[in-house]
Amino acid sequence: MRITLQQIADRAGVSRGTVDRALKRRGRINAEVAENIRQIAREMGYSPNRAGRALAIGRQNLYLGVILQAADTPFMQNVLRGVEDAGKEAEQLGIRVELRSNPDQNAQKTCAFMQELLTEECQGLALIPVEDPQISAMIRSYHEKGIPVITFNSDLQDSGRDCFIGPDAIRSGRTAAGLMAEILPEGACAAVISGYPHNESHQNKVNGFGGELSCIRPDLQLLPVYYAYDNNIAAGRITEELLENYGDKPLGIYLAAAGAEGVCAVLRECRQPGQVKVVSNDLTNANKQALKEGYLQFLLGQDAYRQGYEPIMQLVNRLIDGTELPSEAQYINIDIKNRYNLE
Amino acid sequence: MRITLQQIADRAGVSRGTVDRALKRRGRINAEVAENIRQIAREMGYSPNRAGRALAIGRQNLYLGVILQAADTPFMQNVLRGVEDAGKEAEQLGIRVELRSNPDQNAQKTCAFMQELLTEECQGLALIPVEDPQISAMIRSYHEKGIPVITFNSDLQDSGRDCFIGPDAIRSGRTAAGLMAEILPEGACAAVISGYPHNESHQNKVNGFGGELSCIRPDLQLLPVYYAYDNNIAAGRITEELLENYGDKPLGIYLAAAGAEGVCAVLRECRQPGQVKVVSNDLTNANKQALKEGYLQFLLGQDAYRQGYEPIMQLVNRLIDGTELPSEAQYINIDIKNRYNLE
DNA sequence: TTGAAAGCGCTAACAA
DNA sequence: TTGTTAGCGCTTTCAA
Repeated sequence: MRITLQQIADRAGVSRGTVDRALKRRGRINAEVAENIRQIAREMGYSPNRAGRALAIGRQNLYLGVILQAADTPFMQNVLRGVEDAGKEAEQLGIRVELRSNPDQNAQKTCAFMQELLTEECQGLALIPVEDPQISAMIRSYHEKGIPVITFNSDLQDSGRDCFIGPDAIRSGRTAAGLMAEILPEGACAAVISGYPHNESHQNKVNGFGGELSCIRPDLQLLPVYYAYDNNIAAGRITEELLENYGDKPLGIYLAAAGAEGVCAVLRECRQPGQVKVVSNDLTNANKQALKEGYLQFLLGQDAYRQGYEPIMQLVNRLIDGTELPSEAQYINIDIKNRYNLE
Repeated sequence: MRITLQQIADRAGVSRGTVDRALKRRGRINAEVAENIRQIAREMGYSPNRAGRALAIGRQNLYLGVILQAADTPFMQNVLRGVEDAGKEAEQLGIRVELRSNPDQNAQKTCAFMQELLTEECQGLALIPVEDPQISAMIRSYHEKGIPVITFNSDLQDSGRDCFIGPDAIRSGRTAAGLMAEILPEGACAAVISGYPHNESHQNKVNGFGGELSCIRPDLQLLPVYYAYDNNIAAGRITEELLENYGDKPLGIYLAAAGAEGVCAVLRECRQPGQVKVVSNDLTNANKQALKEGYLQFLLGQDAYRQGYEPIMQLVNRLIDGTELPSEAQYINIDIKNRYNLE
């Protein structure tokens, strides 16, 4: 049988309550006695029973808040699935999960949600932030109250959040560059279609891609960056332009943001699969289809499910095991998919 | 607050014990009453509290058995890490995990372990099998006693195991073919270095690779399969031979089994990184190093950690939640790694 | 066939 | 500063 608090108490000649206080460092305890108890616990190899703890703290009616942005994109749907699964696990342990979704990425509304959860005294918050000083200020209020905040999917610098869980955009761009470098022939052109010029994540991918590619394949002609504003039609137009201007050479296109569908629509019209090499982000159904048909060579996934699942579970574990959250960013693995290892 | 057994009992006008019997279908209960209780539970949206259950069943001193083979390879070390982490989680819930490792893949010893765990009445077994009728017979004895058996890493057909968790070798070979097809130029030679001719997993990879590659790149010259018997020196010799015979053409090498280190040692001597295109299995440190240096283009991982972690956790969940195990094979994702998305 | 009660390991409120 | 106790939700044993 595993070691229990009672066994430690017996050995130390004190009561269970005292052992608990010593181990949890809740003050109000004789320092010497406490140290002795901790020593004994260490010797006996004590590690708390998770079920016991979960059951006991369940009386406090604990709950966690989650705030999502723009949950209607295919990517966010997968994030949502992760959130929901983690939520189910939490509820099975008696921890409620309050989910709020913000369709229009509105900072005001996000703030209102945060205020609401704060006044209801939630025990932790996982949120996809929108870039806004109000949000940062709100995160600081959480921090002052000792309520942990995890940003996920995208980070908010200097907001005082406890940790961030999400993609490493620069690395994602570099990974795409590595793929492009392998598949483009000597002297080819490499184009980048990004989303928004001021989106940090998009920009990081672009920089990661361009920086790495020009370094490892100096023979390629790296074209200036295009912006499609996450719009398929715009991406399609850019593709037409690219084909017109550089269609006589081998061509590679890296999509740092949405728009692959638009690109592939144009390629389907006037090119054979694989003639233009395309590397894109986002494991959407349309993209998977294009990958299977050969109009996309590689897809880079960010494991959307895990991005939703992990933050909740970390808050849950903090609550139950009392472990502290990691203080640094935790980057989700970058998945490379070709048509054979999809799913 | 979540619905509890007591609340259902109150509504149904019976005791907690009766509700439990009705929901768990432990017989000895009036059929009508039972149906009524189940109906109420459904209406109230009851779902059991995991912590409560874990705590209660903890009194039975439950334990699970795990049997590993040849745990000294780098791959198995990662599997082991997964097993250990899952074991820790199990122990935190009061479920003991008994781990046995079989260094020399001996069927006799594996059988002895299985017999031992069986007589000690373990509540579930996860094992990496060795191909042997004795093992299959043992699995059947488990089955008769109602003790679930999960094979992992490699399967044992027709043994009556409850489910298999591991890699899909054919798909792994196809994935490698997809990569090779992208990076080899027109008219190149493609070689395959496998491990053992009679190893099913190796053979599946070879078939997946060859079948797919000849289909999507008929212009390539697919060389006959070489066998290196998981030996780096042999793999190196094969590489020398390949360079000698086909060194004037562009060349690609797919490693379906161990030996990449030997291949890279030869390439380091007489070729520039990337001159010969190499796709290999196994995320060993040596392979990662070669990937970074450019002597390997891609590595295919089988998420060794998950292969160890998942089987244990599924047995744990079965014990705690009483859910049945999936009856089919569960394939672990195939990870494509280039030098940028390692880790 | 059912109810009552003990107990799993832990936390927290209250007493001492 | 410490001990005692009730109770979290569930399973299981023993009585009825």
